[in-house]
Amino acid sequence: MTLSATQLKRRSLHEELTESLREMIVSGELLPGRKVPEKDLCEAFGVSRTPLREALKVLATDGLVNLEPNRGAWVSRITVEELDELFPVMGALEALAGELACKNITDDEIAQVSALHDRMFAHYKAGELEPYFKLNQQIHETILAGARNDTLTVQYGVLAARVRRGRYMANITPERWRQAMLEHEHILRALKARDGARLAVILREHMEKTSVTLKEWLLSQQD
Amino acid sequence: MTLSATQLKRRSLHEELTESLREMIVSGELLPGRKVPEKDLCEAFGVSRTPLREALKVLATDGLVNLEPNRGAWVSRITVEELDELFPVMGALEALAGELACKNITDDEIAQVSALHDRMFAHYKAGELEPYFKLNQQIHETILAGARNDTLTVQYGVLAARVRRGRYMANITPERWRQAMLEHEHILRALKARDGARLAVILREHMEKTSVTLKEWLLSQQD
DNA sequence: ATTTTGCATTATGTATCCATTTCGGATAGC
DNA sequence: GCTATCCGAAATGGATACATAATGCAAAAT
Repeated sequence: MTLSATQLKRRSLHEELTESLREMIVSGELLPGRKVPEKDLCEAFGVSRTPLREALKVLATDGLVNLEPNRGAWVSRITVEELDELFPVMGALEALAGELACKNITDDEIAQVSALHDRMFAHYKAGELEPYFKLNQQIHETILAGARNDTLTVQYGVLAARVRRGRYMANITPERWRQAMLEHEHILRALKARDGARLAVILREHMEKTSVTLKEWLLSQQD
Repeated sequence: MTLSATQLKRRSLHEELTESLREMIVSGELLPGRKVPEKDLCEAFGVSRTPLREALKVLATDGLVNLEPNRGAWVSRITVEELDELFPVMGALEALAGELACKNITDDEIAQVSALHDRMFAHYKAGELEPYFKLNQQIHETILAGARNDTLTVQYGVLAARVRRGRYMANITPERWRQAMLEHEHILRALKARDGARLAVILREHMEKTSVTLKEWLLSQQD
């Protein structure tokens, strides 16, 4: 007799905690520089310190929190120097993703990207920043997925999480926004043509320009 | 009064354990597929389970061990599929490293690479594989360091550790060895000329060819 | 003989406990 | 008034204890 059972994946507490905390940091619920005492988090989640500390160790290796011996954990601060390091790496990874995606993505997925692009354009036209950013992210994620390389997706995701800490993306000048939208037109065109080399170059330049915008804003905030 | 004290970095136990275990896995002391029961490791290191488990969680996020809920930890196995994912990413990262290094590396460091290269060539001539590989690795590390991007260095290191599990590098055909040596001549030449774009291309192709060799050997081992 | 079931053993997941270190305020000294 | 020092409280690092799930083997059933 053959049984078909839904594979119930029992996840351990530290995994759930890692995910929850990561989400809290990326979403900005826990701001960079903030101390995260174990006791408070234990009470908030209703767990003991052991699994929580395991989660903190993992987040520290991902660069989302800093651990100082005997002093505890902080949500790691973002600096201009760090962005200067992160963006070139993310640019290289996304360029690779574009290249691989042009080889491996399905026509259906390209159509999905195209649809996301159109919706994003509509929000650009309407000046709706929040949904624009959400669709922007989905486009990049779909291209990543189209590359069919989980290692690449994971590595990129780790770096992207560090950049996204505290909702830094939620700013843009009208002129930069217009330019970014134009770059996305080129991205879509290269993807549809499955021109990997070209898509790689465009994505890398796009990343570089995003970096400049973000750093300017970060500097303006520090005063 | 000004005191000059050697910054004694008190490292927590889990950090030391993480490093030791990582070294044991990369060096091949713990072979892929092997189960690593907590109890055995605790006795081997003379520590309790708490810091050990923290170390295992970190190694799991680095992809060196697999954790199965309620079943424990294994040194993760290397597969052809995984190599197919890892090498393109490492290639992209090393290409970036070459590009950045041509901008940021000092003349002195280039001279160091050149010296390492000459010594490596001597070992190639003498047919001494082990020291050849060691110097090879040092050359790549020096270029990485010359890129002046710690994030890049760390990310690359994590992936490199996964590839190096179990001393897979310790094999090569005479023809491939000759070819690899030739590629290193080109690497050195591009670096000395500080031709970043060219060095990037060479390093990426070099990585791709290394990948092919490694996969062939891995396949031959699986029978 | 092969498969299944039950139980004892073992290992892992989580909670709790103790030792050390850090933090903060009060007091003493200048 | 300001700084330095000394406690006491609180937090962290690590060890231990307990609960639960997995494993292995032997006995029972087919």
